[in-house]
Amino acid sequence: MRAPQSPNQNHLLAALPAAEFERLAPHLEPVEMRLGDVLYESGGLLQHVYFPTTAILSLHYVMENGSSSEIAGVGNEGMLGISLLMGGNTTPSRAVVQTGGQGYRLKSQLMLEEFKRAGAMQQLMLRYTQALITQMSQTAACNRHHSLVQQLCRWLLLTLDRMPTNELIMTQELVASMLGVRREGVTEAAGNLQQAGVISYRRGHITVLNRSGLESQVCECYAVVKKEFARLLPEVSRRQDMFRQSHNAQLDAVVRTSSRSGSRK
Amino acid sequence: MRAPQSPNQNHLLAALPAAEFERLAPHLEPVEMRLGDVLYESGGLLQHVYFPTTAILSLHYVMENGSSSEIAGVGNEGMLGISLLMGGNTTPSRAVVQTGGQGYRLKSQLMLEEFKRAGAMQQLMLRYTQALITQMSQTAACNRHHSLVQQLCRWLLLTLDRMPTNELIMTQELVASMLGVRREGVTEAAGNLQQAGVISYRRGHITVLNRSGLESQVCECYAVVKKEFARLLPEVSRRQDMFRQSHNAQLDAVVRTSSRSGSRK
DNA sequence: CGGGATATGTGGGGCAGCGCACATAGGGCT
DNA sequence: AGCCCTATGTGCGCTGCCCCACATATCCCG
Repeated sequence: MRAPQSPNQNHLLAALPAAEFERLAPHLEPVEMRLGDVLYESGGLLQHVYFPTTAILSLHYVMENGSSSEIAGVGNEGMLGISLLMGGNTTPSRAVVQTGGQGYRLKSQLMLEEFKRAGAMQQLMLRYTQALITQMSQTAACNRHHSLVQQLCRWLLLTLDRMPTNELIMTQELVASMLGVRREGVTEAAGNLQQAGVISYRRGHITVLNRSGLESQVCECYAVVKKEFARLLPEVSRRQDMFRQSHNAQLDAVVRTSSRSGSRK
Repeated sequence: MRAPQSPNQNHLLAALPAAEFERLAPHLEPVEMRLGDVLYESGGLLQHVYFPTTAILSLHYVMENGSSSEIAGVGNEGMLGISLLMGGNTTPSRAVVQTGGQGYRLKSQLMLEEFKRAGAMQQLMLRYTQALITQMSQTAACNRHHSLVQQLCRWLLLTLDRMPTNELIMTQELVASMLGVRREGVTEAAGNLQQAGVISYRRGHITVLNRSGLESQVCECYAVVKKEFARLLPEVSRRQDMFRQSHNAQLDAVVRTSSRSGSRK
């Protein structure tokens, strides 16, 4: 499972022109990130920026009363640490590892220097920032107007797009804290989806059986975020689609064989 | 009431070094913005960026089912059109005039050129972007976790900070569409605040009588947004504070005289 | 100075999600 | 193989906000 990784598994890095990429490559330091690791604490200094490859990160906002919500997610399509480039040396939000895996990191200083060259990297990062902003505003509106099930579907789809498998290692408790809802609410919503044959889960694992089932219940927010991302960062988006499709092909094969033995509980 | 305005009534412009400011000044075109005007339509091209002085603008997200929410507000402390600088030529959200008034606008092309000089303007704009992001994420979390009254207080305070008077020209219907809630909900929440002597209102006008009353009921989100803004843009924040204080002094005088005649309905 | 459009007040019924308090079951560990 | 920690299921009552329907008040305008 610990396949050798390469920086261009991060689609944002991969979208850089060769010159830029190679200038950076020697300084990209592979890191293993484990579920629950806190990469940035709210208000903390940003020592590195992170480019996930197989890991997925989550920007969280924790309120005074202890409840929290995910503000945005960062996977192989993005980078953690945008606020460094915006000129704050700290993030207002916390960044945690949502799905364990690998990635690369780069010293803040180097990233800043590269950004200030005002080349392709700057362009890319600004566009990525815009995409993040879209994701955040969509989340804000979605929190207000859409049901828990819809939001769960949105979250599952966004996560799935960043993963090589259809199985999330994730307790309902964790999902709840991402969405900023009660754990019991997730139990119920996930129960519905399982009944409908869309997902199946066991203690700490959630498997998506039927992607289109999610798509039929999700709110518009998923599509809006994806579409805006594709508009702003077409190269990155294309790479991610290819990544997903190649894996889906494999997974379909798996589903086809395993469904013979009746996967419906 | 139509006082002659000057570009440095916009605190973001005012925070520019003289050289930068003067390069831009000849191209700043004064504009009158009226309540309800739509400056950007979702997905539309950005022809200008806007620097409000007395007007207040609101970034809105409108969902498919017609319900909407405010994503962030822009007043004399900021600029409308950040997404231009981020490299999208369009905004995903709609921008409307929330409080009629004046401001300046600048052709997109000129703004982009200035931004690309990578001087003080770029610094300022990136920091402002970070402040906007904070505002948006806070809104997302606030939508999820805080009550309507708390959110109303937050919204009133943020708006008040951008205004020279304590009187908003604003129907409850409009406030509701900002907050993304029902009009009746606003009626009730505003009723509470009026009972408590914190605000008073009549048909289309809301007057804040007691700022600290709002502060005692508001959620943490207001303070977080203000504090982060002050950290990122101290000069701008200082100017805004001064602006508000000078007006508050005047307003206190008004309250003191008018309260003799018993302003409580 | 009187309509009439528009803003505000009020009430009832409903539902989604919360908080709490348990019961049950998985599965890693010794 | 058995134990125990932790994840999941379930059932309350409660609250905040929604949706709908209508009563009243305001003020703008002719």
